[in-house]
Amino acid sequence: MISKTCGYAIRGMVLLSLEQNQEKKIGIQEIAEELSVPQHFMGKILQDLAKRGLIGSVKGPHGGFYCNNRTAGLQLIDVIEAVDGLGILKKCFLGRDECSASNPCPMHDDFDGCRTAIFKTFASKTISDLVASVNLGESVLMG
Amino acid sequence: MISKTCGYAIRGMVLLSLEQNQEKKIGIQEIAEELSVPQHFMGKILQDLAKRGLIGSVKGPHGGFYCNNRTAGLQLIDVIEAVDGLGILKKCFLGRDECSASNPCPMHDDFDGCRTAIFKTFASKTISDLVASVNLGESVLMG
DNA sequence: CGATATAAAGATATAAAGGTCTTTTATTAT
DNA sequence: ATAATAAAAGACCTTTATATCTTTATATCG
Repeated sequence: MISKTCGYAIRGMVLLSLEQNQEKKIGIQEIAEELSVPQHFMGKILQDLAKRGLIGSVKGPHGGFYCNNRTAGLQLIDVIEAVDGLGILKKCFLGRDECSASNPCPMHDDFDGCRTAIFKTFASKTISDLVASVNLGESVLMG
Repeated sequence: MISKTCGYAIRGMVLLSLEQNQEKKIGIQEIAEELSVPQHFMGKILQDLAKRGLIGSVKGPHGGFYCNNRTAGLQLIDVIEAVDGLGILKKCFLGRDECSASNPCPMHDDFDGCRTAIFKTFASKTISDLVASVNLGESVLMG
């Protein structure tokens, strides 16, 4: 559905938002331990998110990653677009190169229902929605 | 969403059903050309489907692949299960190892809506439904 | 039987995803 | 300045998906 990379990215951003109070920054080592994900791999992912401006980062002592003013308000679809691209919502279900309403595969129309459900779900949820769920104890990030 | 392999499998089965009249069998070369897919890769896929009994095959002169009595009635979810497994419907959206109603990730409940839409779509469509669509000229398999 | 056609099987190749390790660069504190 | 710290960058490694090529087994036909 979405790549492992993208799942890590979302979980990382939620963790940053959770622990965020004012100017607190979190190092990649702590993040990786909290989420039980591979440290260096996670590092690359967060570095990429920082380069794209979805989170912030500073080097050096007391540095780390942090939420910037965009982070909490991001829709999941924004994160997915940044990490995986929007292929899930565009590629032909049967893998044909060119599939469109004027040249459809036999699943084209029916699969649109799934696409819509997926898009709605990913567009209606923001990072801060996930943070709220974790804060209420309704769900967890690690494990 | 589904693997390329699985898309090839479905398109191959629909093609077999389309060209099927009585005892006609189709060779892998013809199938690969019709669908513009890699011949030897497609061969392995169809061999696997044959081994699992979703289609039939015979070796030797005038041999090839053909629909057996199960093929036309198969739901897409059956083919997906055989080729990719049911991971799409079961794996945690955020990639956690263990995710369940009693230990959910923050997307667990919301993503269920997508899962349901996907399952309904794949369970309500059979190979013969796709064949009918192509036969009516509503859609195409190759390209 | 022997030749031939075709799926089946196996070995190998290539690309992408996922993951690890090392070196460099920027920042902070002393 | 210098040392320490942590992200950034880059060079690998591993696994899985995708794809190709070769050989083997089996069925058909003359």
